[in-house]
Amino acid sequence: MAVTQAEIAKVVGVSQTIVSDVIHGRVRGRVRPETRQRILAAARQMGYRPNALAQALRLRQSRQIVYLSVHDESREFPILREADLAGVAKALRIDGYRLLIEIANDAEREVTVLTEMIGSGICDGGILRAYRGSDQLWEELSEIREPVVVIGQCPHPTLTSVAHDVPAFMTQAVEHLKGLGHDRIGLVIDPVYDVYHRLLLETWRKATGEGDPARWQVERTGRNEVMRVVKDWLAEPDGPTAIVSVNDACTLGTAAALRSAGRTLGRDFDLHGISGGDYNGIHEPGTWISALDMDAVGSRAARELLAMLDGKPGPGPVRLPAPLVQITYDTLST
Amino acid sequence: MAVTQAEIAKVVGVSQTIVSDVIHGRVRGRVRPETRQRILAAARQMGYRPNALAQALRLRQSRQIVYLSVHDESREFPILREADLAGVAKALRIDGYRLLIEIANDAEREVTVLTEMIGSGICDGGILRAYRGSDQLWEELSEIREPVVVIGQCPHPTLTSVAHDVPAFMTQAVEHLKGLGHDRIGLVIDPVYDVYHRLLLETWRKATGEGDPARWQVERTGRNEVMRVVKDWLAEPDGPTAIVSVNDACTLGTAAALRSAGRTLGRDFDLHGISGGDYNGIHEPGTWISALDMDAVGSRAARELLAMLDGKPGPGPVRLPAPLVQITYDTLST
DNA sequence: TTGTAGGCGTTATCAT
DNA sequence: ATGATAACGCCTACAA
Repeated sequence: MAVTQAEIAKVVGVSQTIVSDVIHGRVRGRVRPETRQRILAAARQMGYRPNALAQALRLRQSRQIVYLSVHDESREFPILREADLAGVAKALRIDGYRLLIEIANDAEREVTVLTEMIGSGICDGGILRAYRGSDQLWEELSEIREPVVVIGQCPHPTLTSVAHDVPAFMTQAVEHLKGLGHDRIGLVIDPVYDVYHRLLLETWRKATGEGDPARWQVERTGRNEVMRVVKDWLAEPDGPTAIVSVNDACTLGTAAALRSAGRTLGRDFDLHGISGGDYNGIHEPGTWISALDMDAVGSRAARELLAMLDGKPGPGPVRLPAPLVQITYDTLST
Repeated sequence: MAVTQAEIAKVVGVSQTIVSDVIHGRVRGRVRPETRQRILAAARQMGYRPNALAQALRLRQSRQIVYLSVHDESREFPILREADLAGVAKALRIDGYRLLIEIANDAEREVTVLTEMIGSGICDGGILRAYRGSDQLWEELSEIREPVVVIGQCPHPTLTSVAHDVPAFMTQAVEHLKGLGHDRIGLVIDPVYDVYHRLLLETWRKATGEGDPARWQVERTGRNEVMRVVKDWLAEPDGPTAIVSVNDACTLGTAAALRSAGRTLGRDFDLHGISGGDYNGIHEPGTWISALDMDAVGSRAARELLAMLDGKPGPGPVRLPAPLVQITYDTLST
């Protein structure tokens, strides 16, 4: 049975109000030092723990935040595998907020779930992990006027969202490859679970320029499918001399094709991957990487949400940079 | 302002008790059908949402479960990246429980955090993600007598824990390789974040037998480090003809070494990886895999915990099988 | 068939 | 310097 303020009050021989005051360091008049000591001693000794539910009920705030993701049955999304979740968790902890996880069946349900959870007092606000989204979703979301931050490429101007700056890092990648002397730059892109899909495609097209043949653009899933396609490209007389690849599986497939075609990174080919994961641990030395810091995305989203709960207006879309790094023999990570 | 039962009662002209009864379908006597309709209509129309906090306070159960993980600052653990979390989330949802995420600074704090959370009414029980653990931790945990399930290799007999059956799948892997004609079977193991480390090592030693030289055992982190070591092994006249590798980065490194040494999977070499992730998407066709179903681990842990909350005794250690599969050109996944 | 009252553990507003 | 008391929204005896 949990210890309550009332029980402490009875033991110490004082009113329950004072117990509440002392324990939470409230000042109204000065509590006699001796009383305060007796109360604190009793509380500690009896193992008092404030009841968070009672506090929440009384104060009308739960100090809980929900992280809302979607599990779309029709496709095999990797659910809850993003490092942004860890970033969110760490950022919330600093302010003493708790983190709830919720999974909606489809994107349409997300708004409903969010409002229901806030409406029933379970949480004070939400972070919505949008793998994809429609203008209608953004519109609905902005209309509920609840504290919410979107993680993902949300174009809505008044909705607060956090994501990486796709145009910036894709342009940087292509320009960098051009600077290395390449002018036939391919794109390998995974259509299935890539949040950034359309934006990546558009920016690659623009950055490589009108003159580049769009035949070096392919949508494939998984290492082996990618390998086959890239192998064919490399067999062409005027095939690409550099490739941008949007996730780790695609990057691995491209690397495999290069090896089997006898190409060498940094000599007659350059490979640029985009990775939010463990890129140092798995890729070929010499590979260039646009490093997505998902942890930073998560913690930024959490911090913006907390600010909104404090009454500050949301900043709208926030876009983070993705630095360009190169895999070397010496950079190791888990 | 949220709608309450009392407000509905006032509008309908009935007592708040009846509203509560009707809304939750309780039966005590029969409510006049007309009253019931008026109440339900009003509730719907006014947008009533039961206040979960008030319910929890009254019923003394929060219907929340905490998933407790550790973020050890001294090492770079990949935090919250396991698919078991998704399994937990999905299983809890079926029973209407909510999922809280909490990260402790170190393993010692975990027990404290758990008891504090349960003590303050925030959650009814916990799932503890043990990347590693000491006998002392298990002992403490079993003594608090709270509903808790461990995910990980917890040897404590009365504590309920869920994990894969390491001895079973490692033995299976080695026996399978032997069946393919190998008798010089190496082990590549990552010391840093591998939950199963010691057990994997022991079982590999036992399964390969006394006669096998223990020099073909190495602890390395990351693809490139692994590649160097395995390359050296392959250069030896009597090097291994098969390797078991405990995570994806190690498997990729081994595969790279094989290619650079001109070895071919299934002809003069066999590679057996252990993977809880996206193995189909990233590995070389021909690679054998012990497939860890982390989703199953998570949902099993959640189901056991829910059963314990129902008053059933915990089953103690639960160990799940990890089937042997082979990567082919045709198995694709995201 | 329905209503009243008490209490879950807090915090906040009075009063003394 | 400290105590009563009234909410917060809900559930459950018990009473009518």
